[in-house]
Amino acid sequence: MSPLICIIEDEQVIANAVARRLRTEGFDVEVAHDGLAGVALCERVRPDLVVLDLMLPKLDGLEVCRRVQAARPVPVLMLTARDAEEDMLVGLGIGADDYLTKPFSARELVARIRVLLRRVDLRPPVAEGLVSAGPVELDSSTRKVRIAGVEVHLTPTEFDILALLAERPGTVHSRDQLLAEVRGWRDGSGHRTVDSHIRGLRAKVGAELIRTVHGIGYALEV
Amino acid sequence: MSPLICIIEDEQVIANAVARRLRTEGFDVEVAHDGLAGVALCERVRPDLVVLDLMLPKLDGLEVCRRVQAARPVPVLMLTARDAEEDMLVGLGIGADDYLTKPFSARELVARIRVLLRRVDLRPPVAEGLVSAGPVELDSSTRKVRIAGVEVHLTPTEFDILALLAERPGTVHSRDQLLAEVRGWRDGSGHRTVDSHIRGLRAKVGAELIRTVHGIGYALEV
DNA sequence: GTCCGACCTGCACGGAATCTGCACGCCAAC
DNA sequence: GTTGGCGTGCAGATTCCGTGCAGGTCGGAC
Repeated sequence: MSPLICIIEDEQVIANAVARRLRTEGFDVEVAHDGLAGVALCERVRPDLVVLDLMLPKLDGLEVCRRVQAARPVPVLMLTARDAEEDMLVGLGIGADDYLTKPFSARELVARIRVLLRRVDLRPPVAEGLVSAGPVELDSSTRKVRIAGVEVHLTPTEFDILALLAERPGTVHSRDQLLAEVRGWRDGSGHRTVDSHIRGLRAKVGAELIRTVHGIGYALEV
Repeated sequence: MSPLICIIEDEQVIANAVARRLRTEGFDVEVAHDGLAGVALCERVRPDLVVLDLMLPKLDGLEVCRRVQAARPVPVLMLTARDAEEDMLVGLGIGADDYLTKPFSARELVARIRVLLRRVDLRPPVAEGLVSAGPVELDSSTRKVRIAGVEVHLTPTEFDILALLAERPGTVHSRDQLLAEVRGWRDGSGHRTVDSHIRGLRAKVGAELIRTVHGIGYALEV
């Protein structure tokens, strides 16, 4: 059984991006969009770890942290704005186990979650995170990719993008989506940048594998 | 039969981390999360050694120490906050045999436990903790390593890192993960330090055995 | 007490890998 | 044909990594 992670985050874009990313890594995920709902959710589903935004409607993140921890000890990873160092310290004082400042990278988030779970002796899923779609096989625990059986070296971003596409082969992903999920945080800039990474991917995995959908985005061809 | 160790510690994160580490060293481990439960547990299972947090809900660590010792003499290793020197002295006065201040390193904890057990003539477990992955064979009870059959001398930290990597060959471990495991507790900084140890490892076990995953961390190559 | 060696830590620097995004020409849709 | 979108060459910026090196700690020898 995979570890269950609760995400308490009001910004839908981030919440969804993080949730999807964690699911592709093999975790079970539940999401709440405000503080009260978050506390209730945690009581109900008893997560193995909580990802908690500090700025929340209805109930402040710090208070949520207190309540969640009071019910039952559980590792908490806090998300804070870049310059809310003060809050962060308070958070660590009342039971958060780690924190990330926005904008954070999805990669780093996953890495830290794995560390926290390891500390509490919950093995992060191992056989999970294996994705295959057509000739593409990729393993997020070793971060290795094979195309038609041949191992290919990808840069970190390329790997993340391909993993995203492979998760739902054929489905179109917009540049916004790709940016948000790979970097964990949208920042408006750089649609052209996605193109560049796609270019790299095509050069390595074969151009025919990645389909351009004019005006929309990209999809993995199946 | 392996020695049985009871951990009485309310912070789940620490308790599980310690439990896990001790189990990999071959000990049997039981855990209680508050003072009363701890005393009850010790009466029931009769551990060979107790690891006891000083700050505990329901019953103070010092009182737990008294009661456990009253029932039956057993070595007690106390965990204290960095600056609770006063309590520590009291603890040693009433029967604790050793203490560690948080944050402590996992390695030091194990070492002290072995010393205490030896004192009461309980042999630490011998044949546990054998790991092999590819050409790497390592034995955490003797802390010896052989690469392709040739014994290699590693420093303590190098050994711990290699053991961690070998536990899941191929899987990428972040620097945070390696630090957290080896040093027993979080410490934010010092990523360069991991590189230094990896450097040492590569020099001793062969550079090709340890794969760098750019932007992520390291993995044992298989 | 003092010295010495093994080890840990982490800075600094150069170099490598990667990311980013502009410019410009081409293509698809209408 | 026009227009907005797309592919690609290219290069600067950025991040990341390996290594030399030095200070610090600890324990043992003398």
